[in-house]
Amino acid sequence: MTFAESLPNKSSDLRINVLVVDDDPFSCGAISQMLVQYSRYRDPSVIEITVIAEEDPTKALAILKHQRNNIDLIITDYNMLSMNGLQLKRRITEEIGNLPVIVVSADANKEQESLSCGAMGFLPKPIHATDLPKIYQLALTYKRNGKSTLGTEPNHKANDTGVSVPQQIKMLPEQANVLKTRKKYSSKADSRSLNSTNGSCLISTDGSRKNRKRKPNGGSEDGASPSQPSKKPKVSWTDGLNDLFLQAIQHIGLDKAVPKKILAFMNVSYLTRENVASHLQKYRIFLRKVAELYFNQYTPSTSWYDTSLNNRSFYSKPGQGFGQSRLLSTTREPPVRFNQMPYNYMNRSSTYETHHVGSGSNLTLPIQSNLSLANQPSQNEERRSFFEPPVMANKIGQTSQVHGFGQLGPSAINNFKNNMMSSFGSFTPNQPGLVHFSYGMQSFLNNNPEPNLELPQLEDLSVHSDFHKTDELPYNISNIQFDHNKGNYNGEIANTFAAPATNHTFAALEMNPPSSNTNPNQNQEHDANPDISDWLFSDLQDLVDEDFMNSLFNNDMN
DNA sequence: GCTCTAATAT
DNA sequence: AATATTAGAG
Repeated sequence: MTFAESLPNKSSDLRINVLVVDDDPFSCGAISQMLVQYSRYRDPSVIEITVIAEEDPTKALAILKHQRNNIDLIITDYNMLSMNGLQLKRRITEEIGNLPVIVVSADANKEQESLSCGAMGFLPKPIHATDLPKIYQLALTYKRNGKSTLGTEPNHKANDTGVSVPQQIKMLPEQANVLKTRKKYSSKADSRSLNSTNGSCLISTDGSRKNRKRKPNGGSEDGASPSQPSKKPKVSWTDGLNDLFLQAIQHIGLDKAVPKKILAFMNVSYLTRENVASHLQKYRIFLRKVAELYFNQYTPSTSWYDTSLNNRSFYSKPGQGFGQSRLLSTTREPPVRFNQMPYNYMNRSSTYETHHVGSGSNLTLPIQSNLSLANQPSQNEERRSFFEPPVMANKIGQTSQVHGFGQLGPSAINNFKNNMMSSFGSFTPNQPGLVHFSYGMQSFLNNNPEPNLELPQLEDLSVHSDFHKTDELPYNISNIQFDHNKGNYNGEIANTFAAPATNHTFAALEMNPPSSNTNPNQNQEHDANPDISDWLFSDLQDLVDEDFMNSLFNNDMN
């Protein structure tokens, strides 16, 4: 059976109605067509998009007045004669209520204005196909959360994260993404054990969590409570919910993503922090499995540096997407600490006003909240690593993983040697001759006797040119604009990974044909559901380089 | 008292 | 297996 058939009850949730407003008939039709076609190449039982094309903004308002509850998203052009898109947006807000509006314009400079006026998103013309999943996704997200929560200003409350979130609304259980119970898995002899344990072996820290008691689970209050079942339904992490979760992580940054922030970003009324925490735990386990798989895949080597690498725990070996960060203590005074790249260049996406969404999409959103720290972490600040359990911490040569620059794979070894190993030159006395810092850091340091994470000149970063030669780097930084006068960024970094070959985002699963498995190394038989098995963890072995990072965000965690 | 997270229960 | 809950620690 196909995936769609396995989710028969979802179709009603996956129906959105979009109103397209553009007084240019051609453009109006084009956008509408794209949306319609997008829904067609999906399985129609999973996705259904209805598009209303309206060239007259005034008439669009009239439509909205009558169809308010049926419209999930409005896409409006900016430049229109009778009223521009933002005026339309304002009138919608005043006369109808808060509905999600995406502003489209050929003038990319309208982006800031649009977002600051409360548009939910901005898209430069022409719209690209890669934007469509995100459009759909946004509409669905807001539909799920309830249109009345869409308030831009008034309904917001601030919590202690400084995050502005819409007021939660009540959702019916049917609306909520929950399951009552799960009898599916009732049986099976419990195959206990098989995992865990290793953590406790690695470090003593006795007593910590070893012999502790806990209350029996679930009993909750008032015992049987026969009158009030009042069982909290389990959250079902559907693909849509999971994708939102992944978006949050992508937005916040892997290393800074904690349940509370994720929850704030997701803004799903029925989710609790605990729900997110639980899911996050699962996600981290997934990441480790992926990492382990890859590290195990690329370990053969006898050269000195690889030997050195192999002597490390695999958690601290360089890996695609999670580069090494190391506190260096040299003879310099004060000690020079740096990572391969200044933090200013890393994780920029979470600090910008606008936010590029997803892979390959031009859709930008107003940053939902100040989720990121105002300041980049100080260089000697230990950052959270998903791959490195806390027990591996080592104060002498502290390693931590930084999202973005490490590599794996054959070419990665060379890259590591050429770029990163030199960073350790003054650090690894066994190795003569490696005294300069990579990535132009030496130059940077020379110009900044007291490096305090000032933004270095871009041309001083040799990595800049390396980027163009390096296919493996997960980030596309080609559109970094640097204002040399101000010493500051002028544009925004594209927090983009290469567009994935297949779109794994959101609930609308592609109906992948059962790919004939030609890989002789994979001997496991295909499982009964090829549509899903295409995404399974085992297939990650086939991923290469840049796909790796995508896999972290786009593949499921099974 | 709140948050995060590993461990453990369901 | 997937999610919830709890304990420990900060």
